[in-house]
Amino acid sequence: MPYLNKQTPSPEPVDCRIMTAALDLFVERGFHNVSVHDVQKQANVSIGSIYNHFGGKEGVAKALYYHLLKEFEEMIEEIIEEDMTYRERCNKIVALLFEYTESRRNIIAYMLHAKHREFLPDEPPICSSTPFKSMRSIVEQGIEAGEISQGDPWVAAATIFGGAIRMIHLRLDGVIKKPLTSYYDEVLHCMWQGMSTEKMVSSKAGKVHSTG
Amino acid sequence: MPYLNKQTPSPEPVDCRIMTAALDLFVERGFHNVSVHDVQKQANVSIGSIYNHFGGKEGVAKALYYHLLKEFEEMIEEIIEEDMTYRERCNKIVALLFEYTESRRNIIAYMLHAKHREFLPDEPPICSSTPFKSMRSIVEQGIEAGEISQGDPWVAAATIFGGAIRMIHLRLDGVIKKPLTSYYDEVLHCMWQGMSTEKMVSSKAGKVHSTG
DNA sequence: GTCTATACGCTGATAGAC
DNA sequence: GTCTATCAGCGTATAGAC
Repeated sequence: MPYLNKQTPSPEPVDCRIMTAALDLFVERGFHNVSVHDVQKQANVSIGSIYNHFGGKEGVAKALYYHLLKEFEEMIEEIIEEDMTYRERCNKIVALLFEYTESRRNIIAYMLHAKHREFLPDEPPICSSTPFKSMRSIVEQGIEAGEISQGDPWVAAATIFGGAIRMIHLRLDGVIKKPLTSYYDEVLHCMWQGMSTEKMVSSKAGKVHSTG
Repeated sequence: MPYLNKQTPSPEPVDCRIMTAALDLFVERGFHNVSVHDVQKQANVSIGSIYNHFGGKEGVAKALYYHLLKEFEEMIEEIIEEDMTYRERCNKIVALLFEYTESRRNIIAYMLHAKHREFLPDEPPICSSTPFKSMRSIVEQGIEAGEISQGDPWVAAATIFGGAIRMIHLRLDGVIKKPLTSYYDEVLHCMWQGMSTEKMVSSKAGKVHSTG
């Protein structure tokens, strides 16, 4: 009997199994609706192991958070090191986020969607984490290089990535039914070109439409 | 002694006191980090009252959620009934959101920032609620009327409001230090004009290209 | 309707064998 | 390092007096 139990466990290391299980459960039910016992069961380990490796549920969440952030940051770094315009780098980041949202949904959901302040009170908010700083940095350099129109960096970054991030939220919430990748080209077009028709733009911020 | 206790309570009705207290606590600490006792204490009522009026903590959260959504929807309706272009309606909504973020922060934080699925599992996500549907509807009508450039309505709505919503999140997280209202004009400019410079694209701010 | 006191279940965490 | 058994505390919910 014990043999069966010894042989069924997956070959992955224990830490990895715990974090994978925790990721899935946290995303599906939310951190506070998951107990240590749930993680233990799903990961096929004992409670003791979880406390040994991570010191508790919060420790798992923390380790998982930083692990994913680091992976994300490394991918951003790769993009930065490539020989591209700043604008192309922004596009590449959006592509990356869209692809991950489809293929590894829970990773994106945990990083972007979760309210970490609720269970990791001491951690800075996700928007001030390294990868997001890097994204804003790309935008700032793009402005300096004249590739991106002049203006406040916060507004610029929010405008450029805001639409894409909004699409991701809608997709994660199940409101958008089609894969994000099918929207990629149009999202890029909109974020650089804006939403104005010639009709509206040519008459600027004044009263328009009255003449019809 | 009991007289002092009977006289200190505020003149507001009990339901209102409970919801106000709950709103502040939920936003500050997160739903799961607030107990019924916390709400009871802050609202100066007894636990019994909370269960009598709302049936429990989740009931308070639910009532509060729908109350705020309804208020928000009513303001959107007002904007819709005014005589404006669809584009101006979008601008007005952004102005409304920015002002509320500054003057009544917790309301916006609870509506936009909270993960309702975690504590209201049966409710549809915020993005599919009536006010958000109304916002998308305005965008769709703007496209039909030729005020907003042709394209997928989801992408259009995400592009138009995504930047503003992103700014709100950054502000709520304390990353942006200045009041959002000071960014209003620039955000509007960006969301309609896009972020491209002449260098990168053939179109230009203020005067549009004619290359088809 | 409002309140207090109490009961019960769950969850996080530990101790100690292997 | 891994596991099981167990504890202590908290938080929800109820019962019953006023």
